[in-house]
Amino acid sequence: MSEKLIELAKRRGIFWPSYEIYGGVAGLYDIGPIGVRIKNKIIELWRRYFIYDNSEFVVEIETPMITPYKVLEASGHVENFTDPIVECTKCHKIYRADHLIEELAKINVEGLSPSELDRIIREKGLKCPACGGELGEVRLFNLLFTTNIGPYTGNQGFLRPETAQGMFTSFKRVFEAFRQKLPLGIAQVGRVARNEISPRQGLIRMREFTIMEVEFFFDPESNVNPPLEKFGNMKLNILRGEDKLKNEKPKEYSIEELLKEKIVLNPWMLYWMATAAKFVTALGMKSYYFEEKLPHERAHYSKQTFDQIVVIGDEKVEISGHAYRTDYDLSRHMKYSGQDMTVFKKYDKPKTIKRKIVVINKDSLNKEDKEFVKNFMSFISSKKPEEIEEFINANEKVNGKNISNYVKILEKEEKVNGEKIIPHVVEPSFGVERCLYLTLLNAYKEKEGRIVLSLPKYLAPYDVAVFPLLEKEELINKAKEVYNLVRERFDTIFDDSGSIGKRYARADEIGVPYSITIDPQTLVDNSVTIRDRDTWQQIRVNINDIVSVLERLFKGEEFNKVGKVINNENE
RNA sequence: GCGGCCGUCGUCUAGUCUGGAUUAGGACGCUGGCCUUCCAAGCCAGUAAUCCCGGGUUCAAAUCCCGGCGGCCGCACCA
Repeated sequence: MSEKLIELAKRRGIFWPSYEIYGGVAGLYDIGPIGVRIKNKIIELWRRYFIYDNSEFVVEIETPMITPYKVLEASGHVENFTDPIVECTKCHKIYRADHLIEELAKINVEGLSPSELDRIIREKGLKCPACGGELGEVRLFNLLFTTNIGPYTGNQGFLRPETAQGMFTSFKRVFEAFRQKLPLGIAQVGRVARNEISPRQGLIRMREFTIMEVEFFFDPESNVNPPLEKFGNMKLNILRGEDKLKNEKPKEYSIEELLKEKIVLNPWMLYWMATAAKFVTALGMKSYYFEEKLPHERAHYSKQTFDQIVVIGDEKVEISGHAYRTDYDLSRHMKYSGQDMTVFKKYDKPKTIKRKIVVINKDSLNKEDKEFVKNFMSFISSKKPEEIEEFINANEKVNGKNISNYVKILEKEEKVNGEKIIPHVVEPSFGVERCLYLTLLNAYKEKEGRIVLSLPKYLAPYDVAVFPLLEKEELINKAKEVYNLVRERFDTIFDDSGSIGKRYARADEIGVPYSITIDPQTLVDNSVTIRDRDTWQQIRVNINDIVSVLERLFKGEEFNKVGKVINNENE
C-alpha cells in the first residue's frame, strides 16, 4: 500500500528522497510541485481551524530556526535531548548509561560526564545485563543539530527541535502587541530539525520537517472557560494511561465527561484536542483516537500528554501531540534570562492585604561601630520579615547585642490591584509532512486498475482540469479559451497531450476533482462536460455557467444535483 | 546503531546464483507524427540506465569480494 503511494509520489512529483544524485540522506525528503500544492492547502486548512476560527485569541508569528545555546539550555533540551548511551559490544543492545549504573551499581550518577560514567562502568566491572557482554564506551547522543552562530567557534547554536521556544522567548512582545490579554495563543508554522538515530518510514520520521503548533497561554486560576459548547455533543475516543496498561482499547467519552472526570486535566487542552479532532476529520481521516502518554513516556516539560493517533488499515501514526506544559518554559526562561516573563493580573476589586515589613532603627544602628553594622546587616539581609520576627521573639543576638534594638517588624495594610502570574501553556502540535502523508494514504484508491487520489476537494493540488476531447485545432483553441476563463477563479491545469482517457487518468492520479472537456458539441451549442473524479460521471453545462456550477460543487452540492448526468460511454 | 534481505532507463522490472556475443532486454511513462466524437485504445518514430558510490580479485565484473551510502524488515532508539 505505502509502496504504491511512494511510487506514485515519485512519478507524479509529490515527494521523493532528497539529494538522490549523491545517494540520498536518510530522513530528508523533497516535496515536489504537486506535493507543495497539497501541503500548502493542508497548512491553510490548519490555519483556518486553529487560527482564523479562534482569531479572538490566537495570532501567528515566525521565529528563526537557528537558536542560541542558552535558549535550549533554559528549555531543558540541552540536558534532556542529550542522552549518555552505551552499547554492548557483544549483543549490541543500547542502554542509557546513567540508568544502567543507577540500576546495577545503585549509585546516583546525576550530572556526571560521559567519561566519568565510563570510569564507573570500568571500576565496577559492569556488564551487559542481557548477555553479560563487555560494554563499549559511553558516548553522548544528542538529537539537537548543532551549528555555530557567526565566524567564531565559541558561539554554539542549534537548529530548533520545535518552534515552541520562539513563542516562549517572544511571549512578552506578542502579549504587549496583543494588548495584554489572556488567554493568548501564539501559533507558528515552521521547519524544525531533530537528528534522529535511525529515521525510517519516509515522511513519518524525518530529520527536518515542518511543525504547525500553538502555544496557548492562559491564567490557570481564571474562570474564563474555553467555548467548548461550539463542539456540540461531540465525542472523543480516548485511550487513558491506566487503560493502556491493561491493554484495553480506546473508549468514547463526551466532552463533559472528559472535563468533569478530569480525564483531560485542563479545559483548554480539551478545547484544542476537540479542534484537532475536527481538523483531522477535515483531512479525510475516518479513524483516530487520543492516547494518554504514561509519565515515563512524557517529555520533560509536560504534566499530561495525549498523542492523536490516526488509524489507516494496519498503520497507526501519531499525527499530533497535545501537551500541558504548565508554566515550565516561561519559568525556566525567567530564571535563565533574568527577564520578567510574568503577566500582571488585575483583580476585579482591589484587595487589601496585610504585609509584614522590616523597619530598621537607623538612629540606634548608626551609634554602633562599623564592624557591628556590617555583621548585623548581613544577618538580616537575606531573611524574610517573618523569619526576622521569629529571631526578634527569640531574643537573637548579634555580637552579643539584642537585635530587637535595631530592627522591628510592622504589619502594614496595602491595597493591591492585582498580582503577577506566570501563565500556563497547553500546546497542540502537528507535523505537516505526516498530515500530508496520511492525507495521501487515505486518499489513495484504485478503480478499475487505475489510481485515483480521492483527496478532499479543498486539498486537491488543482481544482479543475481542462481538456480538448481530441487534438483538433478548433477544440484546442476553444479549450484554451475555457481554461483562461476558469483559471481566473480556480486553480486550473490544462492538458492536451495523449488521448482523452490518458488525460483523465493523469488528473485522477494527482487528485483533481473536476475535469472539463471541450468536445465537438461545444462548438455547436457552447456547452462542455464536467467530469467527477470519484464517480467518473459527467454533466453537461453551458460555458457561461461553468464558474457558478463549480462554485456550487466546491460548496459541497452533490454532483448529480447541479446538472443532469449524461452518458458518454463508448459502445 | 546492530542483524537479515535488497539497490539495473522517469516508473516497474529481466539478467546476478553458474563472470565472457547483451549493442544491458522488456513493459509502462514521456516527446513528436498519424489516427481517434469520452476514460491509460491503435500504428509509426523517438527518448532514456557510466547497472547506487568507491576500492579489490580477474585477461574479462551489473554479476564474485571488501568498504561506504540508501531502502525494507526485525531489535534498539524515537525529549
